Amino acid sequence: MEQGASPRRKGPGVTQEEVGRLAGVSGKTVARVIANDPHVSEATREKVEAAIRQTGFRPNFAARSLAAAKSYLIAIFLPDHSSLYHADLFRSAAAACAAKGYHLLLEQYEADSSASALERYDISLRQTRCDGVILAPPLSNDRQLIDRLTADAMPHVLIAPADAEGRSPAVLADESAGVIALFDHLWSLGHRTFGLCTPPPGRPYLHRRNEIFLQCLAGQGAAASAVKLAPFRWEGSTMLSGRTAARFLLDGPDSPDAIFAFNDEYAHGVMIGAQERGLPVPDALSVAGFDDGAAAQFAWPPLTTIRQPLDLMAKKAVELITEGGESCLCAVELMVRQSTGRKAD
Amino acid sequence: MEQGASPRRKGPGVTQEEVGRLAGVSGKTVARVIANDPHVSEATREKVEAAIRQTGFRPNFAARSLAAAKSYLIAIFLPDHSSLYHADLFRSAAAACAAKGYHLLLEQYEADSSASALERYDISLRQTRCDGVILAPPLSNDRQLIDRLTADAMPHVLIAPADAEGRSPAVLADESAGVIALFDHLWSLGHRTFGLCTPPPGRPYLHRRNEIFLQCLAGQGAAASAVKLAPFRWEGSTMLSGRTAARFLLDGPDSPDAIFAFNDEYAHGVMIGAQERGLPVPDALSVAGFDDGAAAQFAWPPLTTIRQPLDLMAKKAVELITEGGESCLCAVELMVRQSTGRKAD
DNA sequence: CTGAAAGCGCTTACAG
DNA sequence: CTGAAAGCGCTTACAG
Repeated sequence: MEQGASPRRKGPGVTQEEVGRLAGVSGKTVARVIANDPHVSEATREKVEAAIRQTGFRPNFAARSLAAAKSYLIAIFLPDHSSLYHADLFRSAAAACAAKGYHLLLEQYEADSSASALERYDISLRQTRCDGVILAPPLSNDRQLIDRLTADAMPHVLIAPADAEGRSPAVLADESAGVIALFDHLWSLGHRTFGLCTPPPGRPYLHRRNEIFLQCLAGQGAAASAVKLAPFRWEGSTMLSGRTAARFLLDGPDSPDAIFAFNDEYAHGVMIGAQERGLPVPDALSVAGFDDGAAAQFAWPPLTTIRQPLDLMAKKAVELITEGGESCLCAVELMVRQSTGRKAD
Repeated sequence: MEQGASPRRKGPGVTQEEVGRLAGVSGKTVARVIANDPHVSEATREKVEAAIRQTGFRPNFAARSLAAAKSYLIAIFLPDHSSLYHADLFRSAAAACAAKGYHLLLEQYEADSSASALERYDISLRQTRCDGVILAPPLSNDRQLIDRLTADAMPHVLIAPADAEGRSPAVLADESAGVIALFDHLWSLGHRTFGLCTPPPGRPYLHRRNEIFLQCLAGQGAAASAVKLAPFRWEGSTMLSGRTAARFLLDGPDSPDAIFAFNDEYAHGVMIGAQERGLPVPDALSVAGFDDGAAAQFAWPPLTTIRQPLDLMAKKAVELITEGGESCLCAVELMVRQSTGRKAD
């Protein structure tokens, strides 16, 4: 016989107030228990916790967001071209979010359309008032989007931007160290002539990998003829483009001892191209990639590459948003597998 | 000189009320314009729209969720093992969500721990009161989790469950038709002996693919000796396990004409195993997979497989949650590529 | 250590 | 066609 019952439909959930009533305290005290506020007596805490267990109470996310002006939501953009690099990143970011009571929002955009991510932000993401946005490559180099987020006072973190000059906090992998380690590895195996691949346009962070490799080569006093560069030609997929690059590099008398591809998918294509030419990897040719993404696992033989600690980087990115802090640099690791070997005599 | 200004911090956003004031109407009218309510005069609508543009107003997500008891959030679980199958699904689901004004929430769980997804739901997802949950394989077969969602009155959709007997709405791919198409393709190429691979335990939907293949074979009146079955042995990755299966199948005098692997990653491993044995694909052996996932693109030669329309399926799943409706069956497509060929004489 | 009040910015009925 | 009132379930100050 409830009088004055609310005319509004009540959701299935229990409220703070109801839990409090059950425990003989106010709703506010329930909130304090949940927030782990130390200013609660042990006896009260136990009563409240029992009531929470009994009712299965979970605070209402929307109400909390509204009152606290905090969404507990972190967004990340997903390009429409599948990429295991991104899938790995999401997995780690989602885990890091969960550990901090946040949730990860996925926003899809068209990688081919330069305005798409910005548009998605304006139309869709902005109104969520999420607490931050994580930008993975290639978006972490999208000046327009970054400026927009900055103007909107929307916290954001850049994963592996090509240059960390900007004032946006960034999580970087020590790519230089990675390329150097890879070069040293190849050099120590006796290789003296190298093939490099031109990355797609608009990917400065990939170009940088090549530049560092060339600096290493120069550091050894190698002649310019020690390196052969394949032009970029898009064949419909990264792998097929790598295959074409390999054909270019392996044709002619100046075929190199080893090929360094700027990422794993490209390296995979390079290996296929080499094997089609009848060159077994690594016996006739060493091939190395970069990222240690899924392509490194799919490739055969297993690919020597540089492991980016994506799980750590995603975790760091989430932390930078939830707790603030400085940009940071994460160590990479050389993964020596079977695609590189000693130069045949 | 605002008197009685709110003591509470105001977010950076503009409110409905403020937009209304600018347009000379009430906040409620602004809401009506945004909801595309037809009961608004054209003149008012234009004034309001101008004010919205001018202020860059976006409704506050949390306030909307709280008032409407609707979160505009759809959740999907992500296993901690990277899988392009899932990455593809998310991409499509996120796009479908965006098209309907919803957002996609990613919840990571540990695929190896049977309780992990349930736990993630209880601890984290439940309080978001999202409007629905999408369960992809293998979770779409997790009876415990499904029962829990049902008990919680949490709307959910199963993607490709092994059996669609339950009362949960499901989006199915017509896998039987796919296996049949694949069998017919191999049979028409002249292959008469076949290798099959035992899927990992606890994946009834993968076992079913083999069963249907065997039924096709029986339908042709083939003898039991026409098929050789590799046992399941986990080698640390799907691909390596497939490679081991291939070795088993190709050793001995009863080596088959063609191998049907229950999914693409396995098929990729099978091709590697075959090529290592000196058997060129497809000249000496035809190999076919299932899913047309990323592994099909990484494989070499390009893999003949069955394409599951994941984009359509994800879209359907989102629709079932936002608009309700019946379970549905999506057509699959045979993708003939270079891993299958006519039986050598 | 605990509670009553006010408010977050919307939506849902209900009036006019 | 448009508006004023009440309420969604929390949190934030402020009292006690």
